[in-house]
Formats: sequence, C-alpha cells, structure tokens
Amino acid sequence: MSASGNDADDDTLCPIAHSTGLVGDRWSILIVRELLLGQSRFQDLQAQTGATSQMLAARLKRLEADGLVERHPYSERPPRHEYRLTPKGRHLMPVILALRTWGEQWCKPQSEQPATRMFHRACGSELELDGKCPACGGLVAWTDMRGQPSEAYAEERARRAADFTDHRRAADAQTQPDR
Amino acid sequence: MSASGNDADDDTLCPIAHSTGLVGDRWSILIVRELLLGQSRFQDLQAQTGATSQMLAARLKRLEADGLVERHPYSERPPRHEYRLTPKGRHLMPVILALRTWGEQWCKPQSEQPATRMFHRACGSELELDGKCPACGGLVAWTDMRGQPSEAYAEERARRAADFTDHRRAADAQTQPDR
DNA sequence: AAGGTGGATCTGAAATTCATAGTGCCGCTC
DNA sequence: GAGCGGCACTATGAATTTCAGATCCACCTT
Repeated sequence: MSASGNDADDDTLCPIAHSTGLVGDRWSILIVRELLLGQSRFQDLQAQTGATSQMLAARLKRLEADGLVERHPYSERPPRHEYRLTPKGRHLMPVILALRTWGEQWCKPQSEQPATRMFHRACGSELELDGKCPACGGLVAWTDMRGQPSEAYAEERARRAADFTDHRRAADAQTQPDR
Repeated sequence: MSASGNDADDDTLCPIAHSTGLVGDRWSILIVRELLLGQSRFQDLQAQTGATSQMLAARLKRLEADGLVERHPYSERPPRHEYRLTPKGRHLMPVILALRTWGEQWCKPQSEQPATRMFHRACGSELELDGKCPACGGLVAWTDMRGQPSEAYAEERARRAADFTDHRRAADAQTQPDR
C-alpha cells in the first residue's frame, strides 16, 4: 500500500504499522500539520517545520508518491507548485488533533493557553481539549470543528517566517560577499 | 519538557511539535501500541514490533526518561522488569486509535475486517471505524471502548512470537555449532 | 556441569540526516 | 540588457543513526 520504498509494514494486519510506515516520522507529521494549517509553498513549509530543504523535498516526494499530497502548479515558467493535501492526507487530521491534545496536556509547562483554540462549528462554543463541547455536551467530530491560532502562536509563526528569510539573506550575502 | 536529548521542540508553542519530539518515530509508536495491548516484556515487545534489541533498549530508556513508561521489577537477581505505561503514556491511546482508523481506511487493501474490533463498553455494540456507536448514535470516548483482536490478527501475533524464538534459537545454534 | 533464557550491550558496516553551498530559472529594475 | 534577488530545489561530504549479528551475564533447569 505504500508507493514509497517502505516495506516491512505491508505484511501485517495492524493498521498502525501501516500508518507509521507512511507518516511515522517527525518531519512528515510536521509537514502535514502545516498543510492542514493552510500553508502550501515550499518555503513556508521549510520555515515553519525547520526541516532542511533536502529533507523537505524528499518527504514531499514521498508523501506525493504515497498519495497524501498533490503538487499543483501555480505558475509555469518557472515551474512552481503548491502542495496540497489529498483527501487521504486531510483525513490525518484526527491524528494531528490527538497529538495536539496529548501535547497540550502532557508536554507543556503548565496550563498556558493552547496554541490553537478549537470551536464547535454548529454552536460556536470553544471545545475542551478532549474534544467535548461544553454547550452540546458530547464529543465533536473533527469535521465539525474550526481552529483559531492564539495571538502568541500566530506571532511565533510570523517570526519564524521572518527569521527564515533573514537567515537566508545572510547566508547569500556571505556566499557572494562582493560580486 | 523532554527529559531525553530532544530539543528544537521545546521552544515552540505548538503542542504537535512537542508530541512528535517524544513519540515522533515509528519505533516509539509501535512500542506504545504493544504496551497498550498489554505486552510488557522485552522479548515480546521485540518480537511484535520487529525492532532490534538495541533499538528497543534505547527507545525504552528514552520513553522511561520522558515519563511514558515505568520499569517494574518482577525479579531481582537477575534484575528483570516489566515495562508498563504511565498515565502519560496511556493517554496516547487516542493517537494510536486515530492512526488505527486512518490505517484501516486508507492503507489497507480493501475493506477486509479491521485487525481489532472496538466495542462500546456501555452498550456492547461494535463501533464504527470513526468511533461512532451505531446504537447510541454518537462518538464514544476512548475510555469507554474495549478492543477485541480479530482471529486472523491474533494468529499473526502468535506466529510472530513463535518465529522470533525460532529465529533466536537458530542464530544461537549457528553461533555455537558443536560445543 | 551443560545447556537454555531473558535482557541487554558491542562492533563495524550501511543508511540516513545534517549543514552548507550551489544551480537554474525567471521577473524586475535601472 | 545586465545585474539582483527570490524561489525551489540539488549536490556534497561529514556526522549521526540504525542495522545485523555476535557476545555477555546471571540465573535456572536438567
């Protein structure tokens, strides 16, 4: 089921082994996170994930081969594309949400605000970390949620984008100091 | 927040980056899966995950350092222990369940039976892949579920355990052919 | 005492990942 | 029309990780 070079995960019935065969590494997960957040350009993905360009290129290639990502041209001459999630990729949302919940509950200093607040589309109330709607009193499906990054998190992301172009400019200046 | 050597994931607000810092690799996820399934001994973990012994030892050490796993002696002289999930580790269940759902829906040949069937503890009905209870008509929290491996999957696991001890015996025989 | 078991650790080869540098293409400016 | 700079990669060699396979150690069984 994996179009990439993965193996050893095709000869088992365990669906978790299959999943981790495709997205069982840090970079793939972070890339999917970014794509879900709406980023689509190489540069932005690189800035926000912190992956090296070749890691990113390699992972995107694999994600595309595995059918999670589609390359979508937004300019020919020079050939440029956006990367977008396919339905298969988009359905990783529950995995990302579960990682979010766990990270917020068990890996953060204290209960500072979640980086992204989630709301119930139907009634507008803010959801609990575990996905319960305090108004409707039940678990909400991921398709019925809407996320809103906190101000602090939005700022962090903006800074990362800025730092990235800065750093790049600096490197270029060093490479060609006086030509 | 990571007691292990991980870094680069502590200076962000993103909970997903934090999570993947601790469990963002294939082996850790498979190990957690096994522990959730009730395995606790080194050998069993090795057989079912397919990790090398040193990978397993290293990952268990890291998982322990990060507070996901507890080492629990069941024999001194020689020191032997079981590995058990802490509450922090057990709360990864939703992540594993999400990976399961995705794997069943998008990575398996067809709709063959799920490897593990899930049931609603309250009413006993079998849950949909997406976690809905057909009887109660809503999403069920992970704490209200119970899993039941299919026969085929149980057999696969038994075979893996058997193959592992066989393989080990074979290797030993080769190493010390006639002493 | 010989052999088996469970849980590791060591070693050297193979593969992956990293930092860093460069390339190709184009549009824009001057 | 030459040069500059942005974007999306690719190339390279060093550093790190992972692997297969052997070895070790302390017991236990026979």
